[in-house]
Amino acid sequence: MGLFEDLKARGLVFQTTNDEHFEAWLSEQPRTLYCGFDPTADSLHIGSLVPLLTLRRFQLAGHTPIALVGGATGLIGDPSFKAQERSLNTPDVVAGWVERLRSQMSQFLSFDGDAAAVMANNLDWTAEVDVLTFLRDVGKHFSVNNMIAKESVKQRIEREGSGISFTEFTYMILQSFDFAELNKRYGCELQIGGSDQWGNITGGIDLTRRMNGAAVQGLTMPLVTKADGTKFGKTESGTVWLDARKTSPYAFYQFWLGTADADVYKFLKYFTFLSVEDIDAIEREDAAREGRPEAQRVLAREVTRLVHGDAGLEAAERITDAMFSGDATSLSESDLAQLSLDGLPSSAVTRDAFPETLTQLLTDAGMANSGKQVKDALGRAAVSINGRAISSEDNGNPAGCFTAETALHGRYFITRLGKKKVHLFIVE
RNA sequence: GGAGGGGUUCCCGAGUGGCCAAAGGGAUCAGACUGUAAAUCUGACGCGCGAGCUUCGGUGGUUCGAAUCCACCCCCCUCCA
Repeated sequence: MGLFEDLKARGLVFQTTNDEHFEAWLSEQPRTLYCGFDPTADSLHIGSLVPLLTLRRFQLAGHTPIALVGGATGLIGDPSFKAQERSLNTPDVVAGWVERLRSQMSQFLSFDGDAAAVMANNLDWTAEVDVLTFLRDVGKHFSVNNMIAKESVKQRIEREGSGISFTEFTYMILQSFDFAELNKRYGCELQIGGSDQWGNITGGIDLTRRMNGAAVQGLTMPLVTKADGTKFGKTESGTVWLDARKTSPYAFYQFWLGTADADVYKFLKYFTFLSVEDIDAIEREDAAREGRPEAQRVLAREVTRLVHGDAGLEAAERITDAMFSGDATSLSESDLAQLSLDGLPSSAVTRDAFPETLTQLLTDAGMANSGKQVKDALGRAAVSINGRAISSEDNGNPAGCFTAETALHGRYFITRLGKKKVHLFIVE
């Protein structure tokens, strides 16, 4: 199966330029393509995974990917489909984020061989351009009439109660300039991105034609949506990051494991390199079987391995197996120590330094956002320590809940709040 | 610079002197049912175990009492210049 055919089968093609001829154009010869990622935080999150993995798919098919980090565009802020103007981050902060993204992005691409990937930073070619040159050489190619008409800024232009600064409005020009520049420097002929990037991509195509006389192409991928309409990539504790320091491999694994049936096969196609046939086979088997599908586990395994490697996956699975199958209280001492190392949320507490209440203790440990939530859980018998149910009456007596007699191996306490939240207290 | 509209709890959005920690919806968390799914139902949802404490852009003021009234300031939007 050809690359484009595969992308389509995965549902990864939202729109392309040059509709009928795009596929032929792509298969004609190896192309150089790019996708940009702006540093808006110190890590990428799973939303960036689709374009990142798509770059990889192109590379596997023999095309040369350029991973662009937006050291310049990150200083401006992309207004595309954003309801509000965003506040600017300081240059040194953005520069720090650029470095973090760089290393994250590089793990998904190969920098050897015929189609060796390239890392680029658009600050390299925008930093020294002076305003007048930029306005004369680049700005002149843009029609404000056209820019205003773009769907991506429509709500900022038309919607009552919002507006757009000139700074953000200029973003499209900067990104367009990137495409023209990458075309010049690396012969880049294709830009890919999320469907929200269509306006910016077509802007770049037009600019490249005008500045370089080159015909370049664009392809967008659909935004990841969930069947229930809620936002993809968020959990109670916030964004799901690719950085293991921000989202542990265990939490990451759990996120994918919790995927709804209605989404899981789609996500397998988006986020894994399993073939479409294999994914369809999994779907058929799941449908034929009673009860719980396998797809979520496959998805969690595959994506966790992609992002956190075999070691990360193993750690995540060790915790998952220990906590969600069998009797966690029968774990050995070394198992428990390992789980803590693996990233099971845990904290050390000194016996004489217990807070006054359990609500306080569990909130401090990050098991809940407020004491109210703990209180609610206590009232519903949803809290347990080493398998023993804890009730509201125990709230004022944390020490009584963490006694030497009830400890595992003298100091371990597996504390659960609800079905999914587990925290290991190590009491000395 | 002028005229008008607006800034409410995570989000949307009611509320125009006490009955307001503030309607309703969404998101989120917990319970039941399940499969660590969805849908549904139930509860919670500013903080605090509690007494209570702190909120409605900011600062002052009027009042027994303010998210609601007044003054000034900050920010946003629309139109005009």
